[in-house]
Amino acid sequence: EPTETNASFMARILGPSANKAGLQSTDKAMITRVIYEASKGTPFFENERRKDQALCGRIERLLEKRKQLEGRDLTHIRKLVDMDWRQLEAERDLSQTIVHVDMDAFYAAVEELDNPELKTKPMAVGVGAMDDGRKYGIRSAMPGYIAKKLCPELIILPLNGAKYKHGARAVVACALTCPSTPAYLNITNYMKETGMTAEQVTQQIRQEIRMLTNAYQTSGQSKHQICSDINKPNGQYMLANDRDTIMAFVRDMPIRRLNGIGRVTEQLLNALGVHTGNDMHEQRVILKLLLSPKSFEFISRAALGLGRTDLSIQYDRKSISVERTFRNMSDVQQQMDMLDKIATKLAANLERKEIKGATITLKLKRSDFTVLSRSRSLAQCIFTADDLYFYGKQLLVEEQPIDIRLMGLRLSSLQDMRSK
DNA sequence: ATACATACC
DNA sequence: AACTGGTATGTAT
Repeated sequence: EPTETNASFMARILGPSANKAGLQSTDKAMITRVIYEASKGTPFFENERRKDQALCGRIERLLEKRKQLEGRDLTHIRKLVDMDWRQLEAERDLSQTIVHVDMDAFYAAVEELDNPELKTKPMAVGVGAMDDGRKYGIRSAMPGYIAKKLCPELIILPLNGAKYKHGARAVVACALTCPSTPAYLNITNYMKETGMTAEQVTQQIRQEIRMLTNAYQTSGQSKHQICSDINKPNGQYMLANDRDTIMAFVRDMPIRRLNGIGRVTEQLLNALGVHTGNDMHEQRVILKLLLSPKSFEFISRAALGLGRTDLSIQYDRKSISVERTFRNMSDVQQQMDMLDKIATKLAANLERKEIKGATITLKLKRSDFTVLSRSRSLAQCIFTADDLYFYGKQLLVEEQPIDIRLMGLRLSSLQDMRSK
């Protein structure tokens, strides 16, 4: 039986399955036990415990800092924040209509196109799981061997990147360059040109996607990119371009739903009594004092329901990398061979993308799951497998002896292959 | 600027 | 017996 008393640690190990709505409590208990028994005592498990302890320490220090502020007059801070927020409010842009397209279990849907028989069977692709599997307690990113314990008849298919890329191209040439990432489409001009409503445009997108791939998909409309996950699956949700509607929407929104708030930040904010958008509002003064400027700006924008409305800004790639996980490896020669493989793969990717870079980073994960990285900035850009191997080797030699389960090579400070 | 770690999707 | 590849941010030097 699970004997852990630390709630945040259990949440970390179990994921959201344990609290999944629609599951019987006996099922939940069973799922909890299976996952716990399968994880207990593994190096991964112990590393998660370390990470959780670090988080608990951070939370303690945060609460201590808050205690120091008790009884202080913070009126001036409040005025500062309110001024700040009035400024943000003034920049609110309600003129754009944006559709958020998210294809749930996209890989699985593509596989079902190839093999319709799979539709009636529990099936997962790679280590991820599709919706149907979730009633067994299987969740995204759960390792296959645990998923199999929860559902022995589960069919796990290997990932086929090229296939999904092709599927995504077929879906919407307009925006889905990466099949696993949701797409944001600014349809403001399209609506003007066609005279269609946002609902009609979205309906059209959904129909085209269904025709081309039969993929399961979810779509919401939002100026503010926080409507996803509502009405899943096959749902469509319209958030009106109206301040009151948006503020009401944000008010009760659990912070974890915000793109950018993950497990750790959720725990940190929860410890400060912040669970919803409204809590952000109420705790704004203390958050201003406890969080970094960047974090507070993020919170501010979220609390006011402000999202990106200019989707035309395009980003340049900042880095490119290759990493591989393997069985624990301590032999130096074996490690050098692995480095060679990875350098060759990275060089091939660099050639394809026609880029080179001046900063090389070696990433290692020890057999106890702790991660380290070592980097070096060079006077000149490199791109050949030989050079990547040469500088990677220098970094790797420095760490000997070391027992590792993952190695990665990353190149940053990138430049176009043609330049200089 | 650079190095390293962490969080997130 | 717990992935990969990318971005952003915080902190120290």
